[in-house]
Amino acid sequence: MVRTRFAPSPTGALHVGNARMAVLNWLFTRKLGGQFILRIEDTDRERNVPGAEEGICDDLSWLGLDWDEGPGCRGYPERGSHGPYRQTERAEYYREHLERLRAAGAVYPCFCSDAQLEEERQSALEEGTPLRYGGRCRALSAAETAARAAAGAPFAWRFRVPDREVLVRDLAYGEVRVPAGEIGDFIVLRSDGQPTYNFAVVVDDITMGVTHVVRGVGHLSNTPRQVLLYQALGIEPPVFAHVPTVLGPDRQKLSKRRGATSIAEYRAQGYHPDALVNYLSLLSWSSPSGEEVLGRAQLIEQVSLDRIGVADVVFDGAKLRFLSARHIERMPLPELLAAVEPFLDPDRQPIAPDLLPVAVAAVRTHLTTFADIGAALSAFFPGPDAAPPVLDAAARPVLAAAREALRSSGWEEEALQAALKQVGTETGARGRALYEPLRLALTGAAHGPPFIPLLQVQGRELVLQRLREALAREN
RNA sequence: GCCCCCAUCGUCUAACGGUUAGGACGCCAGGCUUUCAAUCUGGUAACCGGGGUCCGACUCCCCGUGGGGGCGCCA
Repeated sequence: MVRTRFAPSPTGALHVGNARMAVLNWLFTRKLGGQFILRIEDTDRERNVPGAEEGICDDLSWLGLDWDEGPGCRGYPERGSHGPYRQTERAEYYREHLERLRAAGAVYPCFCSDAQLEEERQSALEEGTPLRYGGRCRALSAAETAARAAAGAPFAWRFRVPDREVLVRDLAYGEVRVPAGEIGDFIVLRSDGQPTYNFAVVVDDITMGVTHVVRGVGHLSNTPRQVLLYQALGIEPPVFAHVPTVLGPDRQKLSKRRGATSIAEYRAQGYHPDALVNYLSLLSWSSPSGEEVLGRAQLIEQVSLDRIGVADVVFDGAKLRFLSARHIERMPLPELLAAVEPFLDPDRQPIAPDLLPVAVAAVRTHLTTFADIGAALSAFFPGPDAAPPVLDAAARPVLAAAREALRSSGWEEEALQAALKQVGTETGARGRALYEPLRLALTGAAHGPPFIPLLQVQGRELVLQRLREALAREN
């Protein structure tokens, strides 16, 4: 059974970079029929932001990335038999595994103070020697350690890094070897009893039965430390697959400062969630079929970890917009109507509810985001500051004939079609000569929605009124 | 400073030693359409540099350059 996890820190809004990790994990897990776990990495209490966890849950839900196990959050009860799912609630697991490391002689108490360590770092920097823990406390005798602890000196637990090369097997990056001696003894449990990141992930992944770790390359350099911990605990490491970093247009790591990079913002801007999932999946991954506009089901069918690239990628808003437009265009009308509803402004687009389906269907190919619906529907009506239509002499008979024909015509598509045809026959106007004057008279604009829906949405009364007005003005 | 990772059109990518280096987004031109959009057709544009290995390198190796990451009682 494949078990994966998405493990964000509740330090802010869900970012496209993180969301992409969730997407990849989720797609991969769903493909293999595994279980997707949501875990909150909140051991750094100082950085935790109130409400961030809820925001993350909301964003994941909006993206349609459901999790099989995770903390109680946003109306979801805690689910899963491997909980709790917040690291701050898992202290017993860390204690238990620390004990195992201790029993194996893999860790030792370190009494070094922050000031001492900082001083060492500084001098290492100046001398150009590697920035590694010097190992002062590693050499302490058991008696001395016991004495200092008994005296109440605060201490952290440090991992005794063995003097051998470490090998990390990664699905994307292949075999990564770190020479012996490159890794300094690192803290596993802080003096306040909290686990450090490297220790917490390993313990959590072990106790949660995680089989595949898919995460950002930023973690690749830490993986050797984690592998060391697995080895010390006598447990086979999970399969690792690291994924390249998402960069901004300036090739810098995506920052919270630039543009709309949080999922919540894309949601507010009316992007189709499937487009986000689709786009994010395409960052560093390519479908074997070569198709790029893919729905969830297709993505699940086609994903595989072995088609993930290794080079960092630049986030491209243009392609996201393209995909959003395509997904909107393809969605069933009832769904589209529901999605568009929050973005409607009845004052600006006075369209009767029963005509909304006609109107929305007529403009759906104009929508890049759901938020575009307002501007698109406005095209059914003359703008508030639209100049009076400029009509030439040839327009007059067309408008007059249209007024006659539409006065008594039925209002369903076929009838309108026939009425327009009749106007054409009577006036000899065809194509552009026929439609342009009418469009101008009705909306004041040369471009707009297809004509039949335009008539239907405006309604007989308004249409006749506008034709009358145009004819009057034209004199 | 030391270590690890990365490098194909502007962007996302395909290529698994032999191709006119393919596709997608964007952009440009044209077709279709009452207009716009969608759509279709065509075009624009790339193997970071230098050495090797090989009959033959985008593909393999080395060096350089550029970018990313780590060396935290951050995650």
